[in-house]
Amino acid sequence: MPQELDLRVLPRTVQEETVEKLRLAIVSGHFQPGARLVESQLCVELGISRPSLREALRSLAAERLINLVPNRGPSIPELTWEEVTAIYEVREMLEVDAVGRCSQRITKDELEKLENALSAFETATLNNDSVARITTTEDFYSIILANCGNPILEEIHRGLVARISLFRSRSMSLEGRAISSLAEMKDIYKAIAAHDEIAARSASRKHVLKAMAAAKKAMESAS
Amino acid sequence: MPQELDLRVLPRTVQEETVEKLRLAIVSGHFQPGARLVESQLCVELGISRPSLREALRSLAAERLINLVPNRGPSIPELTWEEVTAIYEVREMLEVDAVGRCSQRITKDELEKLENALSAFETATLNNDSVARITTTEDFYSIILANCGNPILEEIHRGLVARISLFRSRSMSLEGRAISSLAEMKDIYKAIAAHDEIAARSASRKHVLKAMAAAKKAMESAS
DNA sequence: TCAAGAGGATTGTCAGACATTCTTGCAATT
DNA sequence: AATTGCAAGAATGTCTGACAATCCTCTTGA
Repeated sequence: MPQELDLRVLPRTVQEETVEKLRLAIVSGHFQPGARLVESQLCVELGISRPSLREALRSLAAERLINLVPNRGPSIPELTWEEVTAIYEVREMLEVDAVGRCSQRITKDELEKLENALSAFETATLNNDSVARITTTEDFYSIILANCGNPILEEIHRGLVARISLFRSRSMSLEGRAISSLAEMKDIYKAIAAHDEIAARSASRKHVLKAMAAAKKAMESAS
Repeated sequence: MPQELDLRVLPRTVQEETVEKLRLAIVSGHFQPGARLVESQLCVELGISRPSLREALRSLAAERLINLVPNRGPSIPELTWEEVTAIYEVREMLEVDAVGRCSQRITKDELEKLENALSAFETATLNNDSVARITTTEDFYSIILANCGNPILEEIHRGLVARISLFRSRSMSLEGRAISSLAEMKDIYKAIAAHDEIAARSASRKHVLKAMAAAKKAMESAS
């Protein structure tokens, strides 16, 4: 059987676009934590009607990217350190497992992509390009998660990471964090390339724990 | 400071009620997998307007309890065995960890509740009460997850279990599955009561794996 | 100074409408 | 006979407009 090619041209609906735009705005920090989102205002800015906006808001609320309190409207969550810790703990569990699985099943092609993503992150780090640092990190992890062989794991991981994206970008701006992150990611890559599951899991765990520590530091210095 | 008492009477909005009603209908199997949900029809049945219904559907779609294909409307997902496997694998990871954590931090009070839930499940099993078997199992796990110390883990686990609820109830109806499930849950309870994390994790893993095997059996016999 | 109340702003919910898209059955063509 | 093309009907995507319920804020009065 030849490679199945999905030619379906999926229609882009207004809410889909809206959800994506808002999600991007949220995870990129365009809205401050605790900020109230006023429906009528957003409608104007996005150029859509209130029903469409409200549908989009429901989606985002289900993803926990916004809080939706009845009669008070949507707002950006203000995560406590306890919640952030809880998210990092689950992220650790999922990510370590994903890296381990990935090390056993990744193909040469995908491994090459992973190497490219790593190089791109290195470049971004050396150039001190804070935007590229985030996007390339995302790429690196996307490739790993896409090759872990479990789409559910991938989906949940993506959702969790989105919820703490602000802390991630803040902590990545910490002095020396990007450099040390790069070293950790190189370790992960090497272990995956060597198909060494034990080493891969170990490197991954170390990375997440350090990322959590950095996030804590960033959170404390911010408050 | 006295025990904080939250007297807030949280307003029940129409969508909240709708989401709950629909979610219950879905996980209880009131709609067949693959069934199309027609908006106008549901509006009449639920006695609500189309905008409200559509907002509720967005929430459910974000939870992956329904599929929402543009221009084709909402439908109940037809899970393949691959997807079910993927869900069970992640569930295993989360649940094993939750049981382990729970064994180290559960209080006497909560342990007693857990014992009661187990007894209730035993009664339901002996009485061959298929509805009670499901609800009491849910109770048993709710208590464990509520005491694992990580609300995110709890939340994600709940979401996953909801998605495979049909397979769970079907497999629970398999000859002998309830009895053997009861034995496994007793092992879990004993390990938790003894605060033996290793044993608790081991018993939990065994239980999930057996549940998955039973689900596979149920799925094959159904198709 | 503090409590009560009034007013405005915002959300929750509905009704109705229309364009677009999907489905389906029938006719026409090869 | 099988396939293509078309047309009618159904369902969804989206908007406008409206009104009641609720929340927030500021003023007023004690």
